[in-house]
Amino acid sequence: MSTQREKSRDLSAQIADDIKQAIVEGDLIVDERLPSETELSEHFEVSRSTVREALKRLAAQSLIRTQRGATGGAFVRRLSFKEAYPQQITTSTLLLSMNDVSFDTACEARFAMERACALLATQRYTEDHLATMRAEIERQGQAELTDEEFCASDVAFHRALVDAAGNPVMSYQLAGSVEAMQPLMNMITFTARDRARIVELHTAITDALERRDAVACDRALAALESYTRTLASDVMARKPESSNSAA
Amino acid sequence: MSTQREKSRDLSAQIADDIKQAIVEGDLIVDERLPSETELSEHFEVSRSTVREALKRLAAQSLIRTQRGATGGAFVRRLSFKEAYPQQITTSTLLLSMNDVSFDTACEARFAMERACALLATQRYTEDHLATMRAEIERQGQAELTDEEFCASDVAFHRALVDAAGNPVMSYQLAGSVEAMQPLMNMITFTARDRARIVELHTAITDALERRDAVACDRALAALESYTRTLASDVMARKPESSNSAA
DNA sequence: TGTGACTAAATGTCAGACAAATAAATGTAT
DNA sequence: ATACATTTATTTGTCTGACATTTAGTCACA
Repeated sequence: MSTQREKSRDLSAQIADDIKQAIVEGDLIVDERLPSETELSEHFEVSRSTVREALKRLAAQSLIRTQRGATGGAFVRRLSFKEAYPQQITTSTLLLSMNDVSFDTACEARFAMERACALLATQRYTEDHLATMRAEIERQGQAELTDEEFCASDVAFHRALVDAAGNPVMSYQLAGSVEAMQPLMNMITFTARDRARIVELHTAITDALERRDAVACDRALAALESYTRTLASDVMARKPESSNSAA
Repeated sequence: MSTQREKSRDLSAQIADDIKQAIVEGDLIVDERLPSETELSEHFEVSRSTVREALKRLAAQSLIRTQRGATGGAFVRRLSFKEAYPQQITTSTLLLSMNDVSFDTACEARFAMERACALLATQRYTEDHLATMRAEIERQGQAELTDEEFCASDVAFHRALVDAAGNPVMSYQLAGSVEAMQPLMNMITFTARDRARIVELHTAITDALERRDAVACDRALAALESYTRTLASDVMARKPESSNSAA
């Protein structure tokens, strides 16, 4: 690790970057224990507080975990997809809300990737995925569902579809897009007719998937995208005053 | 912000989460100044060090920026796509290297999404994108390029293709996939014949894009994916002893 | 063979001090 | 009155030292 320090940047940021680089480049391997805070402060020639701030930065990025006690310390953390999901979702949500990304743009990205997943899914799905999708469809048919519950079920349905592609990288990427759209989707009030149409399209998607008909599956997803956009634009039209980033 | 504190978690983590939630939910808006460290320490009834560790956690996630001086402090940061790229790339890289994701899986995800982009790009590209792609192709034809330079040009080519889709969300998502594969791609030694084939496929992609031929574009990308996988599997076959996560 | 007290090591938290940066207020000279 | 230098106040950055808390191991004792 370099000992050259730029002047104009926080020491804790520089130290964090040093350690981060060591992790990314494989000099520190998973579950390896870092030197103690005191040792690090001696090595970098800074105070323990500064080292601690650096370690907190790394912890915030899930690069390390810390344990107290005799054999404790900071350990390189295995970054799992599961742990990376929430961060991906938070980041996506903030990117959408802070950058005036239109609903259409977010929607387009999401469905473009989802259609790519569906293509793979037609070749690889298992009965589990299909069963989950059918179960969610049934749930979506229950009239007593609140809009939030309906949305949650919608997310579960699409998540199963994406997972059916059997590619964890794509599942991870899409988690951000799908869930980040939740706040926007929750602005929509689904009428009984809306729900019926969505259930209909979900069924078409699932049926096409089951008979491994990639073309029909793609077409159904395209129809769902188009319908979703219509619903959203209706909401925006009805509430022009609250035209925020979602408008 | 809640004042209820769980016992078993770092105070700095809890405070960071409190503030984070306030940002995500819009209670703190972009460029708004947070209370000073002293004020925060009084509000949360902890020491200034603890507050500082919490703030460093937020800074590591690009949620805030800090300024020194009289009118300084911590400010809510606008999370831009540009700033989110590096983090997305780091995370993707670590996810691949720490979770034994196969080259095939990463490759599949990347090309699946890239093909989705290409479909949009055929409708939306501008001359700029096309010019960049052509320039990179020409560069790739220069025999004196090192493998690293060739790879870098390859990334630039694909980035232009992805950007041509005109959807910042997709560009952001793909940045992770494309660049995270760089370390793996850099393991490949490109022979003159390999390069010629790649240039040929890049040209086919660009030509198809130019005449807005989505089908041909998709086919060329599929061919490139297949060729890339072949190259990679050859590398793995030649070096079975170093069969790490990329194997 | 447990079992409980003790020890050592590490992180977590706190208090207080000073350094450095920065903007605003103040003063001073032309 | 303006331009420039100085001072002042505020805030983050860093350091020091202390104590609390957690945890694994050790060792004596039953």
